[in-house]
Amino acid sequence: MVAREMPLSTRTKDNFIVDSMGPLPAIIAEADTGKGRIERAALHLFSESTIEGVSTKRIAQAADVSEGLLYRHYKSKDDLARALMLAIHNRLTEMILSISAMDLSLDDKVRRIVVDYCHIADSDWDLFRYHILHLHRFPGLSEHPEKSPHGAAMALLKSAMDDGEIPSEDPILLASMALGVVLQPAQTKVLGAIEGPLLPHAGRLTEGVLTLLGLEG
Amino acid sequence: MVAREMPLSTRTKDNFIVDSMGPLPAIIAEADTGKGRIERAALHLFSESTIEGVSTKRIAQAADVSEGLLYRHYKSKDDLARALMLAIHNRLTEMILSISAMDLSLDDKVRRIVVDYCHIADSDWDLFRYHILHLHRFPGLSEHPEKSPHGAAMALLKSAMDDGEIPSEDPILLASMALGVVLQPAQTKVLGAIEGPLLPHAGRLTEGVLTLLGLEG
DNA sequence: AAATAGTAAGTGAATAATCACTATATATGA
DNA sequence: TCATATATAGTGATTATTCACTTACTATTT
Repeated sequence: MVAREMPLSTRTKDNFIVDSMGPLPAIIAEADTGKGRIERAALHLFSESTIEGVSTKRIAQAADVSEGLLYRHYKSKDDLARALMLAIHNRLTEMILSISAMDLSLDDKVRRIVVDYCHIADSDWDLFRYHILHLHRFPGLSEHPEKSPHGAAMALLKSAMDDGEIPSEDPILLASMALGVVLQPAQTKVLGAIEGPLLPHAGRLTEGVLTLLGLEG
Repeated sequence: MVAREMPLSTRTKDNFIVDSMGPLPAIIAEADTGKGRIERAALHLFSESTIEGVSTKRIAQAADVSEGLLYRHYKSKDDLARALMLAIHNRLTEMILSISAMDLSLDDKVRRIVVDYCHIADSDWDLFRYHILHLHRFPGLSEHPEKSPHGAAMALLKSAMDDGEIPSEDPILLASMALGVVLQPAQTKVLGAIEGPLLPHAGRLTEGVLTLLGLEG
């Protein structure tokens, strides 16, 4: 049940990944094409360093392809970095949006969102780490706040406030705090103080979020 | 009362900064020396981009000094980046440690720590943003976990568990969640979804942390 | 089936620009 | 006059990107 570094193989013939929220387009190409190898190598190197700190030469060497091939598939290094960020950014956003749309109580939605967050992180740690460490490099993605994990979480809490499920207050701040309960442990794992997958901690994290929202004793 | 971009002027003649936890060494030199201008410029550029993404030439131009001067005061660009990181890292750590050592109840300690966190962030946003965005670039700092904000927060909660003030559980995870309640709103401010200083939100953030710790409601 | 044409994937060398860093000179104040 | 602060003007190495070219597959036409 513990999902380790999973290849992008939970994948239908139409190149979709299946999560608990249903199939989502997988932007990252199949592992054994040149494109996929470049994306995997770039993701790994970017996530353990910096976009500017990784040269196209190193990416090509790690992917065992020529440097020029990168430019067959992407118009620039930054374009590659942006595509990778969009992949995980949209995936997390749509996960929250689709669970928000389900016919569930708020605390059941929170439970599923936290578990899926942990599951996505564990099943592709490089991709997830890349998101939490380098999202700020792409200010463009924050120009559409509704299409971000934070925006989706905020919308969920706002509608819960409108329905009287939780007290009304600043939904941006509340969503930030709630997300922080989950994301800071992920950060702590990045820094090495938490080891192993996040999923075993999903129960405690859920409890923390629910407590924060006033949905638990 | 709202502390905006404060110059490093809350400073004694011995180059100390005074916070609510007492004087702390200010690693950043006085603003109008070449060294101080370099540090300020580097901090600003690093915090809005990346260490590798900012050239020594740009730093020198922004600081309006020559490029070579950087190497009179620091042996490398990375050395400069590391010194800046150490400044804020140690400052936050010692803030938590010194409040932890006070003769206060746990919830009063939490209150002061949250307020000081916000105050430090507001009074030197570039420095604080640099810390939350780029700490992971310096894995060496996580090799002494006890001398980190996270380690200090963990120690505080652990001793509260030993004293029976809060229930016993994994202190690393609990400290991460509690820190997340404060740091994720700061991240949200980095991304532009929260505007203005953090201090006005300190009350709600404190409430969130206390709720999470089971000290309220 | 054979020939042709078109395209996508892939190479590795060349480019000009930029990089971090250094060697040396000049100025200034104690 | 000594030490410190600063500037000038470089160094070779590395950078992202482009280039002409090859290989391999896939249609289309004969």
